[in-house]
Amino acid sequence: MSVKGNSVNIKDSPEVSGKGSGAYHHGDLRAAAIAAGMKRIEDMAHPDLGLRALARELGVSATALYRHFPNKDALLDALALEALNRLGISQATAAQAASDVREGFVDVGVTYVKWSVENPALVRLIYDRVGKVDLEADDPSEMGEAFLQLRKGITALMPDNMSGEQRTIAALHAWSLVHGLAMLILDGQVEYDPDMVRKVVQSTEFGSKKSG
Amino acid sequence: MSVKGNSVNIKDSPEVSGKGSGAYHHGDLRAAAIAAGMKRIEDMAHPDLGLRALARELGVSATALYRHFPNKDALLDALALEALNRLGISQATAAQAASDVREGFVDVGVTYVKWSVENPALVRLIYDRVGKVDLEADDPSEMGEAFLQLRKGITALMPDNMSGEQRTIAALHAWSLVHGLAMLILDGQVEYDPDMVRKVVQSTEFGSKKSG
DNA sequence: ACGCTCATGTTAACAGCATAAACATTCTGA
DNA sequence: TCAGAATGTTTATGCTGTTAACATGAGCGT
Repeated sequence: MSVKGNSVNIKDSPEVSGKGSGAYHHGDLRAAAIAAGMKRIEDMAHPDLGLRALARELGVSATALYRHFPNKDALLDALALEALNRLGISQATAAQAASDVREGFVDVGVTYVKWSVENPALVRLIYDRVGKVDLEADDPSEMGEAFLQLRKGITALMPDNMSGEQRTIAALHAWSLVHGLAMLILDGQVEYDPDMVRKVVQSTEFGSKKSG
Repeated sequence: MSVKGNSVNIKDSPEVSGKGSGAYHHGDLRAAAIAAGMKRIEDMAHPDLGLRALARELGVSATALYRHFPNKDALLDALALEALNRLGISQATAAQAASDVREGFVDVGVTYVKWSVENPALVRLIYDRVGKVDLEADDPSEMGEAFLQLRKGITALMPDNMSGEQRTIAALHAWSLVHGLAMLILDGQVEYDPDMVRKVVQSTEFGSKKSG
């Protein structure tokens, strides 16, 4: 029921559901802050959001955001969740479009790298923030849940002629590979070349034809 | 008059580049700053160095460091270089200790992950800083040079029964794999299990027995 | 329609940060 | 010995996140 769960969300505010345009003072500052924050971070290399600058852009005083987020970290968490959802959508789309399992894995991997390259600061934000979340908690946060979903998606892509430990290793291998490749590109160590990315992802045992 | 001569520590710092390392007021503030900075960053998860805090620890005024580094970034660069050298030593040691080529690759990969886990903030610092360096420059910085060395070491580990593009792909695969695995562990997504790390590294084609 | 209350936004203030300018001290070379 | 370079300090500026006190206005009960 909260705003946090959905992709760029302007509903669920006290007034939008009931009436037309009238609202409190601003309208829906929380959603506006997330939208503006995303836009701001999207074209950065490293996520670096200033509360004052963001508030200025929203036409609101510097401290107004504290009515909607307890502190800066909480705002960044909300942004990371939004980013994570977008990444998840991108991954799911790639998975659905693929014809067979092997191709599916390669496509999803390539998509992961591509999305990371196109949204460098969002990827960094995600992993920055998710590091401070307990994924094994009984009551996982929304972000923790979204992330576990992503992990499950990766494991599901592993061929089923493997089993047990083999499967675990393969999934970890796949995730590490694409994540590392993405990070190296983001950090400027490797030039982004889509063909090369595909070849590298295909060079896994489970990504090559001989294992299908 | 509290200049205690050269009793001011700073042993083996491989840095101390530049000057005549005499003892002015402090002794050798540059080397001391690097040593203290390293110690400070070493037991952090994310590198987050404050000039004022560092200066306080060194018993020196907040702005004294500006006599030795033009700004904070320059100090961080010096620390990243130091970290990079340590990583290089760790890698070279692992490479030398291995018996054959295939084992060498696995050992070096495992060592990369191990070192990263043991020095999380230093790894982050390295990749943060190296991203802002032009590796293709005609006059590469010390850091750029150290990093290129690391890259060369990785490629050299690839089996020679490959050639051309195959070799490039394999090297990129290997580097991405260990880097990604290290990052996922650092970000708390994957639990650090040395055995599992070794198995994952071995699960590359060039790390498994059938390719040797 | 009145007034109470709470959600929301504003202003002022504090501590911390990186950094710059002006000043003081101390080392070094001619 | 003495000038100037090297080093460190003081003071000040403008940024940051954050808190506390105050102001406004929407919605609800009467």
